[in-house]
Amino acid sequence: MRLTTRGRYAVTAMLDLGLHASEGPITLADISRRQSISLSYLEQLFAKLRQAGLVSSIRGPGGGYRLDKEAKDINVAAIINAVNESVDATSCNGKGDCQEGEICLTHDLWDSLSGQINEFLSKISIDDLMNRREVKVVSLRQNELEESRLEAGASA
Amino acid sequence: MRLTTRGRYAVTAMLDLGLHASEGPITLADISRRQSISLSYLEQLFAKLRQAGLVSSIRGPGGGYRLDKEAKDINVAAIINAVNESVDATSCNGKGDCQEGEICLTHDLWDSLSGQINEFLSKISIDDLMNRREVKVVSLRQNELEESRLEAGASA
DNA sequence: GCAATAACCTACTAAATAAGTAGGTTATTT
DNA sequence: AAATAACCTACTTATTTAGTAGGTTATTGC
Repeated sequence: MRLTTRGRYAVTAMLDLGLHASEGPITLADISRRQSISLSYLEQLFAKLRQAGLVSSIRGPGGGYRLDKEAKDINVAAIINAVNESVDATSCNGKGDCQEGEICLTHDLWDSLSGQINEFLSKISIDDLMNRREVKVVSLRQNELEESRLEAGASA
Repeated sequence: MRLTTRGRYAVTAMLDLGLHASEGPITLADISRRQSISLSYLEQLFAKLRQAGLVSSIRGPGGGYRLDKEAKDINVAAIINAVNESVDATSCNGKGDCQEGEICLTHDLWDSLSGQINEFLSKISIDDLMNRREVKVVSLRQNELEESRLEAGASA
């Protein structure tokens, strides 16, 4: 079962894109700073997000990334699937050959759990997250911290 | 997020115990054969299951393990917790210090996902699993295979 | 045209953790 | 006493994730 930092980073970065959509294309350097994610790692994740059609990119100065669909049409499950392969709790990737080519005793349990998780995550869109109170609070904190850091950097 | 072979093995082994409860104490060697899990690995898992009070053991010839509670009072979440630590999708183990000591943008999302998974798994007992049709079918297959193997071994 | 920017790409390294192995000791039964 | 099976500890291997390094290519503004 894969549900790890990779998927979490991807969702966080996509949410950051959504929250700053009004500022035009967002660079990965911005996201890296605000979300404390390594730039190089973000690049790898965004290669997959772009392949999946979730973001579009603009190269050169003033360039960056933006969501390629409306925030309400991008759900968390799709993001995780894009960077992870799948949210699957079975050991056989749903194939049913978990015990020496045959189905194992608990296959159906893990299969239904996978379905459960996917259903839960696919009902949550980036837009939903953007409108959550706790997300707004954290985002505000991040923006203020970033501004103060930029000022400190400019004066130095 | 930990939901891997370890937890799957543990649930499978516990279910095997439940299915063969009428035969008296079940040895790990039996479970190892029927479920294709390494004996030594099972021993490690059962040390934790015993600590968690989910199974009791009897040493010596004729000994083995049995469920320490009624099958309907043992749920899947408890088994996974016993061997894994926890089913937690946050990066901070629910502490909320995910980004440089502060809460990260998506903490609440992962926290609610963890709750969702735990709720789902805690509602499923070993007894529930024992009564599922697909489990019965697989168990029957495993028993028949084991018998034929034992006969082959005895005649050799 | 040139410099700066930022996406894009590939390969490698390090760290973590899971999975499995090995080699024992101790308790209990026959 | 021998066999059985739990119990225990340490080690090894494999896998995967996370992170790093070092580039190339496209676009913009001067």
